[in-house]
Amino acid sequence: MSNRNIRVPQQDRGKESKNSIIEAGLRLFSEKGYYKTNSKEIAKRAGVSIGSFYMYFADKKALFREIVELYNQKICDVLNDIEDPQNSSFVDEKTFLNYLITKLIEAHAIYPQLHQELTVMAASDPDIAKVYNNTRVEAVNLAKRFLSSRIEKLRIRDIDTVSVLIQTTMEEIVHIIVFSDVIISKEKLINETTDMLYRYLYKDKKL
Amino acid sequence: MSNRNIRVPQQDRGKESKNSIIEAGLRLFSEKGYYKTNSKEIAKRAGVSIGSFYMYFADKKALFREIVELYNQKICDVLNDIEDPQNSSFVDEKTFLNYLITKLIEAHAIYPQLHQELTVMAASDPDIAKVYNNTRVEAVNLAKRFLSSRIEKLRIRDIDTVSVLIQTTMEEIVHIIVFSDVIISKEKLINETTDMLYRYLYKDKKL
DNA sequence: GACATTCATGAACTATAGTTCATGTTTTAG
DNA sequence: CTAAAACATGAACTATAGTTCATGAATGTC
Repeated sequence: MSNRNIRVPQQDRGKESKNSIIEAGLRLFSEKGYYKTNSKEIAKRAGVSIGSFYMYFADKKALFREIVELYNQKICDVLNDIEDPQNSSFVDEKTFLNYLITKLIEAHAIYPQLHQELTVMAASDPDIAKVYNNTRVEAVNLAKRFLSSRIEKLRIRDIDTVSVLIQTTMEEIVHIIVFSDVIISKEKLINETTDMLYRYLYKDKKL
Repeated sequence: MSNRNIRVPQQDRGKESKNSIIEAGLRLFSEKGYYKTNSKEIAKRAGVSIGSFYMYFADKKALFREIVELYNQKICDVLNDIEDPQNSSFVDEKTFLNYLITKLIEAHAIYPQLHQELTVMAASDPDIAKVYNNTRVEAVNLAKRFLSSRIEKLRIRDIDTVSVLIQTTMEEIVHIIVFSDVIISKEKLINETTDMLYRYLYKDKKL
């Protein structure tokens, strides 16, 4: 274990150094994955010395954790920006469902390669798992709120199970869109997913 | 690059050594992931020397590739074992769909942690990506055959998109069941998924 | 039983990721 | 202007993963 003092940057140049390390780490972890990226390379890409790296971060994992926390925050911001036009009869439910799916996908599509990396690291590191779980719980809760508030229009009853099911479906749709070499149009996939969920969730079958 | 001759075991003891290395690799890669597992540890767990490891495998990656190919074969076996009772009116379509989903999940649930690891490695290694893709294409094709053969009973038309959608949904359902710390019953999830897909895919809405 | 082949071993070597720290520079405060 | 604090640097050190190979034992063949 290290005895160094990890510094919180006070001056502008310090903040800039730390930020560029975070930026470089984000890029490299996304491009090549955590284990294929080494600290010297991150420092180089950031345009700072390896010494500066270890001035602001205890070790490589600390950088990853910090990046993942920032990422988590961004996702939560996107989720919180979603407005529910419930009872505003201007927008029909299916249109809103399509909007909701698009937003959830958008949220998961922030640095999608990092998200992939996060999934992996979470499997082997409890600290990372915690951060990862926060993100997912946030999205599941959004789904839960959405479902609860229109329960009388829905045919499904087990909100807990269904929330997990649809959040997971979203997450994986992003995965296909980003990673699949199967050429499939994003719009088609979103539309099919909307269609699937609408028929599954809602009582009336407006087509 | 190495100049050694990689040996194919001729005698029983050689075969046993190689098998136990594969077995140990499978366990360790699944438990701790590829990068956190080192060759000496694999040899130790297998009960052989590090020398034997490098007698049968060019390097660590070669072992991983061989394991993944075996895994791929097992999945394909499960998929090929699925019988389609099409036109045997003894079984209704929804019951069969439930059976199909269970089987697909079963197929993806062989060494699920390895499957996770495979996903990751595929992202950074073209060789591994190829093997991974084989497995997915096999499953998508199964879905495609299933859909094509009962197209007149279905409301969906874009078979290519839908095949990918349902294969992916299956893959991710396994992921939830295996990795989620959200406590959700496997049966519930399978039933909800069946319900969702049935309503999405089929014309008639037998409830 | 003798010779060849296969197999097993682990100390030792190579390569490299991760990390530290002594030294020097820039900024801030008084 | 000067001292203190913050910051920057990269050669050098540590730790360890990955790999090789000289040596010897087990097995097969004649």
